[in-house]
Amino acid sequence: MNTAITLIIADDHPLMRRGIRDLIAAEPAFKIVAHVANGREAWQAIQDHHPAVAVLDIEMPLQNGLEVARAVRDGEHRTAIVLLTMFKEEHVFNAAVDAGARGYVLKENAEVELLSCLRAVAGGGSFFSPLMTNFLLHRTAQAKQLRQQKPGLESLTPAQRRILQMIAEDKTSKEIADALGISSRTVDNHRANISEKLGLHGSHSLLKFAFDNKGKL
Amino acid sequence: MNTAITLIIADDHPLMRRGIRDLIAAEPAFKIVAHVANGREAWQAIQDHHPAVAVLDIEMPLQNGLEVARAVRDGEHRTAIVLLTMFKEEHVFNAAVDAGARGYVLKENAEVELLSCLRAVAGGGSFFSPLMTNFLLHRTAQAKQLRQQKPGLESLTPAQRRILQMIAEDKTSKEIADALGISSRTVDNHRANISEKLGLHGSHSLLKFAFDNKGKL
DNA sequence: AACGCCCTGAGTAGGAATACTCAAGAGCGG
DNA sequence: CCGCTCTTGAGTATTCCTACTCAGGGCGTT
Repeated sequence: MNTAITLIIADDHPLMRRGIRDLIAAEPAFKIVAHVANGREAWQAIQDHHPAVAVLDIEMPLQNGLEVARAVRDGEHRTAIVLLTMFKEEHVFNAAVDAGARGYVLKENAEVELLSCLRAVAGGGSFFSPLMTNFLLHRTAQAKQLRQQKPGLESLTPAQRRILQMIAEDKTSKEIADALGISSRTVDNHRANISEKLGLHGSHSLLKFAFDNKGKL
Repeated sequence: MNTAITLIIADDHPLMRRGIRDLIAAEPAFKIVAHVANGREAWQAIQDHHPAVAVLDIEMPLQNGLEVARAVRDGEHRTAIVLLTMFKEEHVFNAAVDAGARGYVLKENAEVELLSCLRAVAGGGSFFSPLMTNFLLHRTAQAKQLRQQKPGLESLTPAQRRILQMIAEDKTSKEIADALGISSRTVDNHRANISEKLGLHGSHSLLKFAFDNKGKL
């Protein structure tokens, strides 16, 4: 850690840039090599200096911080991206993580979090603001919910379950009947019983249910 | 930050506990209130002291670190969990994030990363070891692949796209026809054209395709 | 032994989707 | 203007699925 950590700052608001600069100046390990006012300049500065870390606002003229982050992600230099923004919305945060951001700090918490974030990111790690942390969980929560929302899947008999699996595998009643060595009429009856148990009605409802719950049988 | 950050350490290897303790002792802001040798004791210690942070090994007797993390996540006290482990496998990391861990540090990098991690986590953020950072991207990579693997979705005409969307929304040809104010025969023709463009054949293949690609239209 | 449940099979009816073919009007570029 | 695509509409046939009813044999419980 004897060599300074280089970084650039991009924010279209001059006062904000100044505040960030002063905040970072308190830590001698960091060295600001450029500060710019829009996304295009940020991208150029990253190309010119390839700093260790780039602190980007999201809302900027010409090119926003997310676009710059994506460009860096898909580019050559391994500059770490820290987004410094007011956005608390989950979809913005998700977009940031998808764009390859390694840090996400809310401006309102920047005073207490930014230096921690920069240290973490400069060390190769990731730092996400407290409020954002829960969103990481949400990223897989949906899949989990599906796995638990099985209406009455557990009430199915073995034969019914086997048939439902094969329906989900894109097989017709006749194919299932052939594969199991039973009559297609029997399969039809199973379908009817399954639909009744699951409370399904209407055209191809079983097919749709099986597809929705594929993998959870 | 004038009040010390309390933490507990759980690792079944005494020498490892000693190493972690020495590492943390260098930072006066941290105060170790307990160090234990297995998961059960870790859970008990968290209940007794509810520390700000709990540093847990994953492989421990009686109860592993992930189980403790889940218990904390589902429990009352907002103790932050930092997992300190040798596992670099993606599925372990994913399990850790799902279990609500706010930190994940590889033992091999602990000397340079652990303090950063603890500072980040104590401040309410998250810290994940460099090697793990990419896994965060993978968590949504699958969904993205699907979005890009569209066989020829982009080649669909506006009318076809609209109809495919409604098919995915569980509507029949007649319902679509009524909603759009056109004949159901027209909708049938659109279905046929869509199927041809996408190379779909067989019974209800369009329905299945629409369901698989729901949300990606 | 009687009852309920599961698996098996069948009859009949109708709705829905696929697989073909054909055709007329609108709009657009060469 | 001619050809092209898109959109609209229709005819016909077939397959698949749903909805309803009925029935025999096996198996376990009460």
